Amino acid sequence: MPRSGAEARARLREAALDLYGECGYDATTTAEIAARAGVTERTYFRHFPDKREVLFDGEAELREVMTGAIASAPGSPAPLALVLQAYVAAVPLFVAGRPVAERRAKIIATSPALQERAHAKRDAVTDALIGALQDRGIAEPTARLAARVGAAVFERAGREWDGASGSDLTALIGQAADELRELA
Amino acid sequence: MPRSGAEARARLREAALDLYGECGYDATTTAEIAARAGVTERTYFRHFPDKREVLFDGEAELREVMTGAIASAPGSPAPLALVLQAYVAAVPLFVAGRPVAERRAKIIATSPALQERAHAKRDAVTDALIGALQDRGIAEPTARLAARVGAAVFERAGREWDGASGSDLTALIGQAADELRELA
DNA sequence: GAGGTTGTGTCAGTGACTGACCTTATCACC
DNA sequence: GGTGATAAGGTCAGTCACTGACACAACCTC
Repeated sequence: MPRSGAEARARLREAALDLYGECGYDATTTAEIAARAGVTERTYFRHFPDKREVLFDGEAELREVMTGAIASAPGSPAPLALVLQAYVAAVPLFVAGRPVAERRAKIIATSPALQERAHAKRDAVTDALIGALQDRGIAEPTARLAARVGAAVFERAGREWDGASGSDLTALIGQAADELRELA
Repeated sequence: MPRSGAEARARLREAALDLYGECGYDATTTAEIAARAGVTERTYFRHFPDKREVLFDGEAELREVMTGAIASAPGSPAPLALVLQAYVAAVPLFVAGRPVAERRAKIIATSPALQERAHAKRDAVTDALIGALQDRGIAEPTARLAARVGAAVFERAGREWDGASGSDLTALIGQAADELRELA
């Protein structure tokens, strides 16, 4: 009964978010997630490679937006400026995904295994940015340093944003960049 | 037959390094590692919490050296300078561990699961540095930004060092710090 | 040498994940 | 309107990482 594939996938995502939230990550099994989504455990593993990945769906979109921003930036900005522009370009995605992101963050905070995956995902984004910078002719080591530093700046802004719900993430990124200049 | 506990642990480390290197990470089972080390699989899991952790033993020492360096640094250096001093203090450890580190790096490169763990370990070190900075009265957000940026600088230096085997890691850290100032 | 502590063996079990093979809905094209 | 091809799912059987409970042996202390 292949309705569309995407439907089952979405149901699995919701089911996992619910169950992980209600019963905890360790206490829920992949079979339970599948059951709540109305499919088999095997089908779960056709959509997601492991038990954690359900929580990190949609990260590809983020990567595309950010690398696209770097590729299409006008002029020839400095490497770090390019990276920060990429994060600014992604702000709408962060704003849109905020409600889900909060539930997810609470769950992730309860499990080291999930924190590990979250770190890996952030690093994957950073690696994509490095690639995009290189495509603009920036040498690998410089690109890597800029992308990592940019990630640090964004993390600093993002934490501030999480604390103050009414604030403007774009402005916070600018502030964090100022702080970086003070540090260096 | 409890010889000392530490002996079995060391044998397990070597056995894992050998088997992961020869047969690949995925293809070797924890039972095989235990067998080569002359113990039971159960004993393996008494020494290491999971299949990956054997490769990351001794990371606690690194953390202690680095946080110690921050705690005992004279004067009142800027946050980023403190972080870089911590990495410089750890240079002897990196030099001493280089042969094993190379074998380990090759293995890690073959498995996403291991890369994930490696990232997590680096982040754990960074978090420890953040704590040490806070103990010196530096505010959390500043400490976090400085630690992350410092990690980025060190990564840049470390990659250079991996490439040129005869170079001086301490000097490379200084150069990377200069590059950061250019970027920001 | 009695008794606690520590490291290990044994056993049984759970749950994440995989490969192989088979059904069924859906769509394209005749 | 039948007829394949294809994509999504189900079923089954199996492997392996990891855990809890219990028993035993070596060591240390007094």
